[in-house]
Amino acid sequence: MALRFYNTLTQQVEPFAPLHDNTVRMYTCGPTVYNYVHIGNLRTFTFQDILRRWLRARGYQLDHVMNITDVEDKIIRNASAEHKSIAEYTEKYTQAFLEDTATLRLERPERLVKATDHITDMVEAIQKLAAREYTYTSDGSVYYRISKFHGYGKLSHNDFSGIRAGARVDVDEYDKANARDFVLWKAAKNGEPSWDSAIGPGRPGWHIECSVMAMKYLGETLDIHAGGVDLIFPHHENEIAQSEALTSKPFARFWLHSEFLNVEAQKMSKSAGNFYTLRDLLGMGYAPEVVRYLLASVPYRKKLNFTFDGLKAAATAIDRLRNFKLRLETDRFPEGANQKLEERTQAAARQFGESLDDDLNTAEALAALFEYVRDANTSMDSGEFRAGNVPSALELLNEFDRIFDVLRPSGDHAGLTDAQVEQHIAERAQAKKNREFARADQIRKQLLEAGIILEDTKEGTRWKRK
RNA sequence: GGCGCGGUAGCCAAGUGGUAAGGCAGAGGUCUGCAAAACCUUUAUUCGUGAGUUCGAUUCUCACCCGCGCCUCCA
Repeated sequence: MALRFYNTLTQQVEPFAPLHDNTVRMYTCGPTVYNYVHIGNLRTFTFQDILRRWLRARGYQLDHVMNITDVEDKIIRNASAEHKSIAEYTEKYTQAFLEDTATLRLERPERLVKATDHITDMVEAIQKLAAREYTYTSDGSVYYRISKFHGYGKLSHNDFSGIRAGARVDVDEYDKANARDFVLWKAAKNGEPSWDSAIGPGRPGWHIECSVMAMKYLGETLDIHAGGVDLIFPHHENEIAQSEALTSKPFARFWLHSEFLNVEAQKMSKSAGNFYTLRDLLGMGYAPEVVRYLLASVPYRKKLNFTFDGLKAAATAIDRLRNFKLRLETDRFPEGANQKLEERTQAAARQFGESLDDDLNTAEALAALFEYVRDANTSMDSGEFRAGNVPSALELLNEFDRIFDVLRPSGDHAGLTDAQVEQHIAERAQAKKNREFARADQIRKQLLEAGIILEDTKEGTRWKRK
């Protein structure tokens, strides 16, 4: 079956293809840069990375826009507390975001766009909405009148028709006509950053930036819009309301939402003491690719229980794959090719692809790979694995790693050079030959302390860096 | 209350109307000077509970129990 995704809008799994030519136009909600990204954020960004890579693996070009929200209440508050401009304040966390995502091997979207670079576009959009009578003004702030938009609620599958202006919910604080109405433009307040504009001094509301930037770069109808489940309502619902009020066209064809992550089965929160940034985990000694593996291994629509046992399991699983690759690269196999095994390799590759085609079922894709690894190891042990089977096996691993990207170790390679390691190994081989096992073990131990792991095989000693 | 997600072995976690993938951990074994790696055996007669539909349900329906998310800017 072809590539397909679960679409929040229709609540169904649907075959996917881009609307125009071969390019997928995709928008994802990026970070609000007021802090370092935590592993919950990274779960979503990792899902988006897997999505990107798989779309490309299936032959599509990408035009992926990610926003950086660099004006927002928390930013203003924190920047003010540090006596910094919001530009100065957000620059630090924007850089940190770029570093952290690079560390996690997340590909850069084709375009990263900042809200503050698009204030004029937003003002223009708000004016258009006003001209179409989707807005009203109160105390200098501009609000979106949701009762005017008939599809309101179609993404979150809520029925808001029963909500009437002024009913039950007292909203005098914001002078909104309806509790669900949301702000497009916030009137300037003393001590807060603001922009002069045709609709008065102020700053944009949160939702408008995504509608405006998405359509500016990708056109009126996106192929994919993605984010965390928490954004379904109100953020994405409001984006639809804004965008479709502006264009009268569907804003996005596919809405993909990733589930939340829990830590040790608990909601992650600072107060619970189980709040982790990537930097925290690296500081505890976990390699980035281990975190990446754990985040990627659970299908994105399933809640992910992030545990330290899970991290250890991820590290061991990666080792298993790396060991297999090392064996492929270093063992000597009999000439020829085992046709049965070749077929097995093709079957594994097919299953891997079919699993990812099925709404990015990473768990199933991994299962296909590991099953193959066991089969291949078995046939190596028995001598059925031939030299001619190596290329396709390596290609399967490469195909896997083009998506998961965990085989390359990220540790620094300071210390012994390859030649030095080889020399120590030669010394140890001599010692073994002389049955000086104490000396041989000593060399192995010293190398281990230098981060070099030795494995003796029939054909000699192979080694890897820790 | 509304909307939505989930409860599968010690842990993580796939999956299907026909009888339970994979990873990790545990136990035993093979190999090895030792170790590592790898492999083999073993760990769910059972998929939250009850009822129903069916020749047959973990998979469909209903009810219930439990956990979770969203419902004013949190991935």
